[in-house]
Amino acid sequence: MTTKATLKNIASMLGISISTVSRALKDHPDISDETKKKVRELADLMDYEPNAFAVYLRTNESKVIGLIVPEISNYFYHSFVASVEQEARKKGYSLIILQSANDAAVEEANLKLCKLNRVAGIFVALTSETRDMATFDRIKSSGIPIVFFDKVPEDNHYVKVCLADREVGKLAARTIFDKKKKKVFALFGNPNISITRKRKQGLVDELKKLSPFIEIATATANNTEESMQATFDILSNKSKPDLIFCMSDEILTGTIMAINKKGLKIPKDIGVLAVSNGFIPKICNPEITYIETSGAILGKKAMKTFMEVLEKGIIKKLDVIESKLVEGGSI
Amino acid sequence: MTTKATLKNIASMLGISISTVSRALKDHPDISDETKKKVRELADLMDYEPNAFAVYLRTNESKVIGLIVPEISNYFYHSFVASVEQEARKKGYSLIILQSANDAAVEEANLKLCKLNRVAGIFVALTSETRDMATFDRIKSSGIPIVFFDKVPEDNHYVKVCLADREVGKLAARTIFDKKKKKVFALFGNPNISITRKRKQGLVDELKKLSPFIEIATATANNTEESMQATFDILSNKSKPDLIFCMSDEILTGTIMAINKKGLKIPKDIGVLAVSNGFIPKICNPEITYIETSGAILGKKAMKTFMEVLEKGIIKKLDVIESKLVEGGSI
DNA sequence: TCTTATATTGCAAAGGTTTGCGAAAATGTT
DNA sequence: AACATTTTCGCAAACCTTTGCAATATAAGA
Repeated sequence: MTTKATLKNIASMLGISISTVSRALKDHPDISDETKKKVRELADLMDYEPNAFAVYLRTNESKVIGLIVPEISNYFYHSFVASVEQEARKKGYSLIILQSANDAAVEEANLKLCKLNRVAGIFVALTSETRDMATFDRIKSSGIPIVFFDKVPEDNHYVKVCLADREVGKLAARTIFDKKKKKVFALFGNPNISITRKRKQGLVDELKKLSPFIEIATATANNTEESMQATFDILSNKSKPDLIFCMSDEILTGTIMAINKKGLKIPKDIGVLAVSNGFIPKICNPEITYIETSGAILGKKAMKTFMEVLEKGIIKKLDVIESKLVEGGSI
Repeated sequence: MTTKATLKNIASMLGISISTVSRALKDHPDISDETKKKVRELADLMDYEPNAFAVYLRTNESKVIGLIVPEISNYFYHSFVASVEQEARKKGYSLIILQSANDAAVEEANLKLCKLNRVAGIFVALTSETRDMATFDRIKSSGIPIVFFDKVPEDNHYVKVCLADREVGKLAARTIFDKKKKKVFALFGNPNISITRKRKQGLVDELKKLSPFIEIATATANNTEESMQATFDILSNKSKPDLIFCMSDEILTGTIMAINKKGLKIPKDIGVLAVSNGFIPKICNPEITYIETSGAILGKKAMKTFMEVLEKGIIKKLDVIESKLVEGGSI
């Protein structure tokens, strides 16, 4: 095995000191051009790359961001992750992606892992089970900035970026009103998380405000399976709704499966309106009308917020992004 | 700010040496129970956690595995990642997930990042653009084990785990034969990657062997968009095929969009057979018949192989997993 | 030539942990 | 009581880099 490419080895091979090599490689003005050239040539030859751990240890700051998400298969989170990754790369950060599997214990383990790895910061979308924010608080007070996104805690002494969830609900309500639907079945995700509450509230309140004649029934489902079951059940009733509202891709997927299973046709037999990132709606026939929520935009905003927190140390902040209606043929 | 929880601080607070503290915390037999107790109590109180970078620096081995994948939104890769993550966690490893965006340059950057972070090993599914294996070779020879999965290089001096791709093609052929289809349009992904070649070869050869009367036309598409276009074009012909074979979820998605756009009905107007992980097929109506390829199983195998390489230093190995037909109503 | 300023380089400590080896203390043996 | 063992612990080096400060060399000014 050849000599390892370290500052020390380069220094001894060149007969100069370690510090000179270190500075030469960072183009420090103290070092002469001649020396720099020598050093750089040998470093290139030896394929030198600084030992990240030694750098971290010395400087006490890593260039890694932890990202904890219930699951990345989710199309929304995926686009969020992709976007954050891209932005992070630009700033010289890399991402360590962790999945909490919607399990508070795993989430906690992941947090520990982040702390252990001394990440520069953490992005978190909360589990629907998360009750105890103590670990988050401990980490935050240990100096690691945390940016919550999408599924955020209610407390507003946290840094949060999220969708305008109430507005999403309202937009759905207005769409339903415009399309003259009379009997709505609205299917939501886990009721414990704030986005569920907000979207529901936005939808229900706005609908009430728009017309007293629109019936609305709501239900919750924790996953695709439950969503499919709930939809199936409601479609088995004598009096079917004329529109099903799905608050997320996960829910939508189950609903579509159930509608297919029932052999019903969209939009003739039943209308569908979803909140989605667009992937699932676009592979359906007809395409599903949906309210677009862009993970990519949210990711960009999250990274920006993170950099602000890091640089200026902003303590509390809430960022919200808007969303718009994309018409398919499902209503 | 309180004193940092380091070995040094614990030692000085207890009036003992750093090495004693270190050993006490690892339950080293040299240390008396009494001392261990004292140390552990204070360590708990101070919320001590070893500085991972210092440990890495000293031991020169990290507990992080790099995982490079064209994109995680892909359902197959996602289930692979989820599976690897689970297995890795059991062994005390954590994952750093990187996306190459199917771009060889990004892939290379990600490799560098892995090397920089001195990962314990790397799992890679190749980009369809990857030609030059030099960087992989350099990393490998620098002592970091690499396990290729799914999209693997042809050379067999690499460690690889993959699906039985030729068998997948054969199974598709037998299915087509059994279902008495006569005119097949087979749509494949990027022709540069080995799985494309193998699946295609398996399908075409076996079909030829089974019957000389089955017509088959093939085409390639690099993404969902291209797949949709290709399908759309073929369906615009006077003489349509009676079955479309899609080699992956990505391809399938485009095909379904095109069929929907054309207003055709599955299976009446056109049959569909896919190779998939099951997610997309199951949300279609009727469900698509597919040959199942399990990312989860592959992930498990990959992790196992990785551990073997790590522990026993196996140099070359090829692992293959079987797949089976899942009947929907699309043929 | 001597002083002063400037350009280069080196010294050494620090960051937190692990670990081989030697030292001290406690215990056991005759 | 003298010696041999065993138990328990500390010293110090090593992992690799960064950086404040001191040191040397070179050039400029008087």
